Amino acid sequence: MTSQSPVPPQQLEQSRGTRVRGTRQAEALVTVLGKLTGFHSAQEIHAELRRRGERVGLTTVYRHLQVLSEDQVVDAIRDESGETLYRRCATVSHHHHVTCRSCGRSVEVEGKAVERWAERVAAEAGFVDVDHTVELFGLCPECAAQARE
Amino acid sequence: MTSQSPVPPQQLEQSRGTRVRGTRQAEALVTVLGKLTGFHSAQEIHAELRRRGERVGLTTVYRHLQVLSEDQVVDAIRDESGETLYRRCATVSHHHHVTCRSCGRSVEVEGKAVERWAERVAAEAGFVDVDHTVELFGLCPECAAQARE
DNA sequence: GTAATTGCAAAGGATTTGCTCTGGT
DNA sequence: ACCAGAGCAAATCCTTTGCAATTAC
Repeated sequence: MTSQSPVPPQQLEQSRGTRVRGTRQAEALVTVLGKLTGFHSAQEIHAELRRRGERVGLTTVYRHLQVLSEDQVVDAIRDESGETLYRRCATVSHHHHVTCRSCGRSVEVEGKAVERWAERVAAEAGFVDVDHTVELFGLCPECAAQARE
Repeated sequence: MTSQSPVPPQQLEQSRGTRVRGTRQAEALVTVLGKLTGFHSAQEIHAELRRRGERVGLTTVYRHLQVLSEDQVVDAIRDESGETLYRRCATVSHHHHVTCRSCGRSVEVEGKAVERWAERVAAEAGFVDVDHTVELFGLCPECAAQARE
């Protein structure tokens, strides 16, 4: 496949001090991330790469995802079984997701209210340098309809 | 120390259909949980039991914590490294915590605002049967002070 | 006596690390 | 030639399971 990634590469690579040297593997990973929707585990992403004929090691996938998530290029959340799931970050600002318990589809949601809440209650408890984890899980419209049948 | 647990045992055991046969190990675990504050990993709890001279297997600790958390007798959260931390549930209603990144101490915080927020944004996305995970991590007053020295 | 509970040892599963090989510049 | 990046294999770490020995009732 010779087409360009639908997402301009620079948009994903231009963090400061680009840590990744443009290698075939890095590019393949970024491309796949750009095409996938929703959250996927490192192993799934690795499988997807191989499916596409890209020869990339699992270790490499892990290492890149780690860096990308530190650089805020991808979001990382943990599912209920403790696996880490990654997804290309659509927006730059901080946000959260509702993930479908049944099909895994996920949607970003506005989170200004939580940010403020987190700041406030943490401050009330005297805590500083606060960070938060917020994940919503539910049934998406489709799956809810199916379940109703 | 031979004193009674400061927390009346019935308060912890009276769920419906007590699933646990009164064994020495189960009682020791419940007692320790009653004395500990904040969240602790199964391994820490196990270590604490041994420190007190109680001979309880790690497997048993894991098995009990699993059941207790299903029965909502303890809260279970996952820290940033993926380990599961447990704590005796202080209140019955839904609530959240700020946990100190450094010393592990944790404080319950009021969460009505998030509950409402979660409901709202999930509904906007068309999701139903929504559940949420919210954890705050920061530095508690003491640890913050130490860090400042 | 009998079924539930223990706990050791081993298995599992995700992620990380050691270290050598490879490819880009 | 040099160095970052790749990747295999082995190591970690938490947690769960298999199964025989033990214990509560």
